[in-house]
Amino acid sequence: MATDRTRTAILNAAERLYAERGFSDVTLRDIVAEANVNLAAVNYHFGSKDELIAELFVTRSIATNRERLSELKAVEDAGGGRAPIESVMRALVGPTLRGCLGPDRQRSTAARFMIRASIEAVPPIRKIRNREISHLRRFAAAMRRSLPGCPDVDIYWGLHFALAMAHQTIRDSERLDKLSEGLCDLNDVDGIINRVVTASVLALTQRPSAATARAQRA
Amino acid sequence: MATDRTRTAILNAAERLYAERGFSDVTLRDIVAEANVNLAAVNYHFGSKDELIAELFVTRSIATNRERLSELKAVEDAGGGRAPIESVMRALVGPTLRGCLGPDRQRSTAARFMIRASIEAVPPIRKIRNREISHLRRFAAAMRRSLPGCPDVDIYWGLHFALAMAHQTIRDSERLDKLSEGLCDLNDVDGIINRVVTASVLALTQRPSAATARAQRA
DNA sequence: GTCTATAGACTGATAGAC
DNA sequence: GTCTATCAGTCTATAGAC
Repeated sequence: MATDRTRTAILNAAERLYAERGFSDVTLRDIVAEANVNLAAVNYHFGSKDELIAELFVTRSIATNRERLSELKAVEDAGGGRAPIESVMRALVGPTLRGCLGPDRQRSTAARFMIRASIEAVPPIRKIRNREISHLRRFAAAMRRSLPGCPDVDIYWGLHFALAMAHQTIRDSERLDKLSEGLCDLNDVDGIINRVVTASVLALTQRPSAATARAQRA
Repeated sequence: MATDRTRTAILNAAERLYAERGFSDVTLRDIVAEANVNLAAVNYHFGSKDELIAELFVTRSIATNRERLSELKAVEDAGGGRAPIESVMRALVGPTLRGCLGPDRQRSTAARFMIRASIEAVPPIRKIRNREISHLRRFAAAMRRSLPGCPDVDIYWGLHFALAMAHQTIRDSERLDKLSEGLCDLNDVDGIINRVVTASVLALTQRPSAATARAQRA
């Protein structure tokens, strides 16, 4: 029992610190100080710093993906196997955005950790991260079902841009807040999700080659 | 003369390594090995690792901003002080995207370094970076001139999303390449710029509140 | 200005007492 | 399982010969 408490304390402290300051700037000593445990406990429970990071990442990765897929399944089932594109994109970016910007503090840390992991591709994470490709492919497939006529290349770019907007909003919310002098409300999670979803869907559905040509000439 | 050569060799090697692997993962020893100079030369010429990073960032920051503003001025002058919104967005994301994904290797390193700097907000950079806000405000002002009726809050979100798409494309081009199995051509810089510009402009101009409400219900 | 050599302070990991 | 003590390795920065 006491062993589990130590293990959990380390995991929580590590996730919080990594999410805030990044992997290379947080030492094991920082973590054990935050967790109020002994330095040797980390290596006893996890073997090494890299294995601790990997365990955090795998756990959170599975949880986030499950949440996304469950939301996707719900909207596709409701539509007889084919959801509106808005709902698909919402299932993609909603869980992460709600987790990072919402009021729910515990999930916030988890999601921030995942964003950090996506930025600092530290070796233990890089290996595991390739699995995410197959996860995203399931969303690409759902998007294809929602937009049967849409070329694959546009599907992938749309997926990429949606994640880009969601992640950057979490990552750099401070700059947007300063730039807009508070005008952009970063506590209004639903509003942000709507903006990201709307922008992604527009880019996906209203991309006549004419618009591209026009932009190019300008 | 020989002193300048050493200085330049350090700057070039540092920028290349930082761009590739990030700040905290690159040591002064890595840099002097790459530059073929002595370890002590770094501290002689720059004082400290942080001052070396700061010098790189300031130099490149000024260059990138100048390039953006020069492109902005050109299109605004051509339109009598008011450019089409496509051209404004192009001036914002074009220089960075061309620099990072284009064939021009030297500028590529510079732009990649700036992306890295925007990710790893290391202390020496964090201080300087607040100046960027005022730079971006000039673009917000130009966007307002292009879209007189557009609410400020939408201007800021549009600016934010455009940078998000541009940066994420540079940062994570590898994943997009794998995900799309090469379908998304990351060497076609003009095509990418068009996609980013088109998506940003659509989000800015075709955001009737009806679309938001529709997406929310779905 | 450029070098060698090294100081001084960190890091992750471990041996061994309890 | 938890601790103290410490190892061996790394880092930045600097003193001093040339």
